[in-house]
Formats: sequence, C-alpha cells, structure tokens
Amino acid sequence: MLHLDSLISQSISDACNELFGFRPDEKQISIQSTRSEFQGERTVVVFPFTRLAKKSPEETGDAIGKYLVEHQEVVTDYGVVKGFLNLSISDKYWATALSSAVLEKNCFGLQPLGSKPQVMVEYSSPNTNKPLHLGHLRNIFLGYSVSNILKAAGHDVVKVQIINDRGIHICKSMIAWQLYGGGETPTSTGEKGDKFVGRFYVAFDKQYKIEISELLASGYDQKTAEADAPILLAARELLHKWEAGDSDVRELWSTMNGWVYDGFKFTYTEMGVDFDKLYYESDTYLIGKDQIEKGIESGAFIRREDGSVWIDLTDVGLDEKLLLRKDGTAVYMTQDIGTAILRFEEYPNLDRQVYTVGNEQEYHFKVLFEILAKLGLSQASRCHHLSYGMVELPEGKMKSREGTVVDADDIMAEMKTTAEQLARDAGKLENIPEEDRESLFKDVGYGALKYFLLKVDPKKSMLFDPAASVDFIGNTGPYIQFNYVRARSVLRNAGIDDVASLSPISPVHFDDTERSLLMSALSLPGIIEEAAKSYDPSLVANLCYDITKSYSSWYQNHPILNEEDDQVRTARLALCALSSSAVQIGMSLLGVSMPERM
RNA sequence: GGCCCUGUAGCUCAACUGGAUAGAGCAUCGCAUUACGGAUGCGAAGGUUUGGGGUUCGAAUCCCUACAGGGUCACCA
Repeated sequence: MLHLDSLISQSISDACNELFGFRPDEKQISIQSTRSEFQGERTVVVFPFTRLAKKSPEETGDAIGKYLVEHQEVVTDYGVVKGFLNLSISDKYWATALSSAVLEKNCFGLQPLGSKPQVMVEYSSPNTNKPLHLGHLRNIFLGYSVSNILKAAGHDVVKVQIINDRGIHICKSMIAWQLYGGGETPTSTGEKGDKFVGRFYVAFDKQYKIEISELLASGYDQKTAEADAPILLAARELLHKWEAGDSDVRELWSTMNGWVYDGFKFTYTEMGVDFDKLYYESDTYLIGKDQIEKGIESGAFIRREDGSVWIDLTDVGLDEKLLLRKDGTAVYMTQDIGTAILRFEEYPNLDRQVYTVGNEQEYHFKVLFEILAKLGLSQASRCHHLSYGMVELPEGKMKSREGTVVDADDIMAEMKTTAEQLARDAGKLENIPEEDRESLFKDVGYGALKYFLLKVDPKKSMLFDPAASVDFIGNTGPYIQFNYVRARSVLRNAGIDDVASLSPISPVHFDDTERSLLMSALSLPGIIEEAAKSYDPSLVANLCYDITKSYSSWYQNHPILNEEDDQVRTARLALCALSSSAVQIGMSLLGVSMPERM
C-alpha cells in the first residue's frame, strides 16, 4: 500500500464517522490508481459505504470528496464518476514523497533486518544423480529470490538445501560405476562432476531395462522382472551395506557424492546463488526413523505383519502412506520427517519453514504436514510448501528419454553467448573494455534468463520458448537493464555523486506522465511486502517492468539535463534517480545484477 | 476412476485478490531520429475472459455444471 493511501484511508474513515456516523473497516476502503481517462491519481470505491450512509453512490462520493478536500491537505480536488471518487493529489505531496524516497537511496523500500520473524527457505535440493535442468533453474531462482524478498521485508532468512545423498538412487550410480567405470574419474575424463555421475545413473537404467526384458522373455511377469533384475538387486545390496556402515561402500559413496557437489557448486556460483546451511539426508534419516518409532508407540503409526510401517490418513481424506519399508530401510518421507524436526530444533526462533518444491509434490507435502500434526508437533502449521508449476517447452514436456531436457549449464552458456552476439550486432562491443565483457555478458544473459523465469506467477506452469527468452526487447530483463543504464548515464553526466543531495525537492508541477512514473516507483515498498506475504517474485518483476516502461516513455519527451528551470531540473533528476534505484533494488531481489554500462 | 491445479488477443503473460471501457510484450501494419545512450518512443489492428447457469450495485476473479489441458494417487525421489 502506498503511504499516500494510508493517509487517504484514515481521512475517509474520519469522513464517514463525521458525515454518516460510522467507521468503515479497513477492508471496505479500496483505493486504486485512477484510470488515465479521468482526472486525478487515486480512486476510492464508494459502493461499500452507500448502504450505511443511506445515500446514493454519487451523493456519498460527493460528500466524502468535499470532506477530503477540506480536511486532508494532500487532496486538492475530486470528481465523482458513477460510484468512483477520483482524487487529485497536490504537487507538494508528490515533491515531499519524492524527496524522502530519494533520501533512502539504496535502502528504499527495505525494512530493517530482523524486524520480522525468522524464516527458513529451502530450495534447489536436486537429485544428485541427474544434472540440473531448466526446471531446477525455476526452482533455484524462485527460492533465492523469495529469500531476498523476505529479507527485504525484514525477516531474518536462513537459506537451506536438503541433499538427498543416500538411498537407492545413489546406489544405482555407484553400482554402475563399479561395473562400467573402469576406475575413471571426472578429473581423468575432464567432465563436470555431476554430469560424470549422471552418466552412470543413465548406464544403470539402460542395463536395468535390458535385464527386465530378458527376464520377461524367460517367462517372468512384469512386476517380478522389475523387482528381481540382477543389477537392481546389486544396488539394494549396496544400500544395505551402506546402512550397515560398510567402510568400502561408504568411501565410494562419499567420493562419488564429492564429484557431484563439485559440479553443482560450479553451477551455483555461476548463477550467483548460495545457501546458509546444507542438510544431508544421511544425517537426518535416522532422526526420522526415531520419530517413526515414537509414532508407533503413540499409536499414530501402524507396523504391519511384514514389518513395514504405515500411517493411515484416510480420516483427513488422504491415503495410507508407507513410512518404512519391510526391510526397515527409510523412504523419502522418513528423512523429510527427520529434517523438519531437526530444523526447528536447530533454529529455536524459527517462525516458519518454506519448501520450494514443484507442484507435482503437492500431495507429498500435504501428507508430510499431516504426519507432523499426527505426531503432535506444533511445527506442522508452520510449514509451507511453495509450490511452482512446470516449465514446458514448445514441443511439450521435457523428457529425458526423448532427449528434450534442457541442461542448466548449457542454457546459461547459451544466454551468455547470445548477450555477446546481440551487443556485437548493436555495435556496442567496442565501447566495452575487454576486461568488463565477461561479467557484462553474464549480467545480461543470466539476467534475461532469471527475469524470464521469475516474471510469471510461480504457481502457474509456464512455457519456455528459447527464441523468446533470449529476446532483449519488450518485457525482458535486458530491456530493463538498458533503461537503467541510460538513467545512470544521465545522473553521471549531471555530476551527481550522491543522489541524496537532490533533496529537498520543490513542489514543481508534475504532469500525468510524471505522476504515474512516481506512483509506480513509490509502490516498491508495498509490493515488496506483498511479494513477501505471497512468496511471489513475479509481483516485483512486473513492477520493475512497469517502472521501466513509464520511465522510458517519460524520458522520451522530458528533457532532464537540458531543462532550464533549476527546480524542475532537480525534480526530474530526482525522479530519474528514484526510478533507477527502485528498479535496481527490485531487480536485485530477483537476483539480477544491473550493469552500469552496456 | 478419486483428489488437486489451470483455462484471458494468433503466441507469451498481466489485471492491485469482487471494482469503471480486461491491460502489456511478441508477431502484423503505420509514424517519429540535428536527441540527456534509438538495445527507443508513439499509434493502428487484435477479446462473448472455454461453454452454460447462479450469487449482487458490480464477476476474468466467488458458487454450481459441462468441456479441454496438466499433476497426483509407488516398499521411486
């Protein structure tokens, strides 16, 4: 909410009280931007008051408008159209709002750290056997950005990742490496560690399929063939040895995981994201098992005759769910229970926990939270699944089998090259010093990618069109960066070192274009708050675009440096400064860095 | 089949959470350049918000229903 709106809202409440003898509650007072075809900047919807005021919408609006002009100095004029009260705001208000926003400089819209409770955000948490792909990019950028936004809104944020470093899937690539690896390592082959291990995971799958079809040919039924394929049995054997602490198996396990981590680390650094703490499933699954034992004692869980442990959630409309296999080994859910509990123990001040995980796991998290509740843990209500939709390609879903998976490292490299190519085509290359190029192309290329993935409402599935994503015009990251660069250039040419020196700003006349630009930029604090509440970076992305579009259009026909009237010139410089810093702050929340030149 | 999500311009997305004549970008067509950075700006065209009911001052938004698409219901993670 605009600061302005809270002033107006208060006065409306007073007006209703004095004129009609009732105070509307906050939710009834709806203030929005005035449509451009009408006079004024803010519009109040008066319908909610008409019943209690016992007057027609027009009369009600007129009475409130009159009251506001008399009692609220920021309101200079009003007009009533149907049930809508349009308010004109004084130049003086805009000037002071601009002044104080400019004074805040790089902190505009940011709440003091720790003014809100501590929140933990989990994101990324990839399968360690598969290289990162496009879907992970959405997850990672989303989680990182939500963390930034929560921090900006004043929360103390802990960024974490759960590493699924144990389990049957890991054993699959281990057995494949033992069988076909011939002792090679990422160093010996020159491969990126995660890709190297991923190759063996694929090799496992290939062999597994061959063995299944052989078994089928010799008369097995599908289910038995899938369960009894020799290579799968070998992987299970490894899992047992691992759980028993066999030292050879553990050593191979930690070596191969090390390769994967090295590979991921490279990609994270390239993306500019980081974590405060890593949780490893191998450390938390035992806690989960303990909890399950407790749950059996308390009667929340049931142990069946074959030894497997289950929870019955049919009473809350879910199914029965397996918690421990009959051989006593842990499943995915087991460690998730342990991890959730461990986190709240380790961070006693933790208010809530946010899991950034794709929407295909909505059911899983529903079950998890329900289990925590059945265990009698109050944390259950403080867990939130930040669910996001899939990224689809023009030709449909990504399928590894069909080779349509878009690899994360590949797409990032491609974005960087495209940035360079476009700079060359635009003839901008010679203006950029050699030593700055690498980081500039990363800013622009990765910026385009991050913005492209974050501008869409997270919960919706989205289409990734490679051609459109590398486009640098229209609603794209580079378009925003470009206009930022131009604005910064104006400020440099004006010789402004410290934008705070522009304040105070005299109440010059602001025209419509200026008012709407100003309103856009001033809404940053409210948008940050809203984005933090709804875990939605797209709100911030869209605001950055709005500000940029307003700025660009304003810039086209409002001279700044060439303006002769000193007061107007200062006001315009301030507007330029505010717009650019608001955009810079917003984009940084998305994890996009803004170049000074491009 | 049960449960969950989605359906807005040719395409990709918005719409301040129930507010005025549903807005942007791309693509198409047209206009503007002695310029503080044209990787720009302005305009035209493009809509029965999947169909049908309902709720009310007012619906893309809430309810019911039909249809279409996706997800999920593993001793996988």
